[in-house]
Amino acid sequence: MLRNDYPGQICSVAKSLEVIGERWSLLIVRDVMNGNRRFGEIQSSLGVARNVLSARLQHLVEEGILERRAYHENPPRYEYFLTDKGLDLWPALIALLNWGDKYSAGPEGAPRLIVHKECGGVVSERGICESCGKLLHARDARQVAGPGFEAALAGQSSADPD
Amino acid sequence: MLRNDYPGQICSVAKSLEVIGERWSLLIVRDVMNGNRRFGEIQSSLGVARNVLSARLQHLVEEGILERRAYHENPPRYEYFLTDKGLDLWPALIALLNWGDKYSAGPEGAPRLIVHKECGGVVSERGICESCGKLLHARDARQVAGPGFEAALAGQSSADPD
DNA sequence: CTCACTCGGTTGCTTGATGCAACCAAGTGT
DNA sequence: ACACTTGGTTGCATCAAGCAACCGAGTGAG
Repeated sequence: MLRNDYPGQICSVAKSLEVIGERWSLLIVRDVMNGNRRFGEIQSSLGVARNVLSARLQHLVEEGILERRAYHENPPRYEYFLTDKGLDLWPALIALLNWGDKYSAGPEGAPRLIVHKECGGVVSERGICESCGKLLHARDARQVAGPGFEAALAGQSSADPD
Repeated sequence: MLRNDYPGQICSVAKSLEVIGERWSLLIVRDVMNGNRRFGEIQSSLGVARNVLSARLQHLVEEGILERRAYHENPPRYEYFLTDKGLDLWPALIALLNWGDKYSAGPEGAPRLIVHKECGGVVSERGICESCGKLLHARDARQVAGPGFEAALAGQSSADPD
């Protein structure tokens, strides 16, 4: 079997990528962070193939990043929640979000903003609140549509996000 | 052709992953950041297949993350350097490094440390120097072996990093 | 002056991962 | 009774990655 690991790498970046570096994994984590907890929600939000999503969810649960909880007994229906390990991926997501905003966003600005729940300030690079200056964590913030959202929507054909 | 993109995603995280989310891409960036600039150096350091490395380097150059410069004219020999766009991936690498350190490192500690060039302090989460408290960027820091380096080395079979 | 070696790739082949669509099982709604 | 929903699984086709061989232009050793 061809592994998704990076043998011979003595580096925590490589270790991280072995766990969440596969295609879709990080976007699934982001989706769950944004409140999409069910298989169908995640699937339609991401457009990922169902068998792949199934494999990724299972893998993320095994790795202790997600936790699967039944919200209905019979037939079994599940929701996926982030563990602390999963929530700790927030800084990495913020870093990628910032980089994408800086280099891939249109002139209108970022399609999505992260705001500090407590003070409403925009969360900037490194997950620091621009308004109150606090160093934030996953639970301190939430995502909202940004100034470039409409433009990004218009720029897509046959896209149906959310 | 099967793209490496995430169609329909109005999100800068997805945009970033379209650019640097492919297997090996981020590790190549990290390698160049650590001073491995030549094809052969990167190839032997990472153990990536040569055709894949070739494709990734070309892609990273096209995306403006790396810059290819000739260091010898005839026969042409090249080195790869990070552009500002590439250097701006540093916070994302730091975030992944920290996450890996926290959840994948052995009891001995992190295999690699990032230290602030100026004051020698260890760079912690979010790229902040533990010693002087400054918010750092790629050029302010360098990588050194950490306390868990030997243990991680011993834990690998036939690994030959660096 | 020739032969081996280096460097930075490219080419061909094989195998693994991904996408797509169909199917399934146990409810629920009409 | 029949379609629909949910959370998947299975089969098949295609794409990407790994491996090894090859290549072209120098360079160094004898």
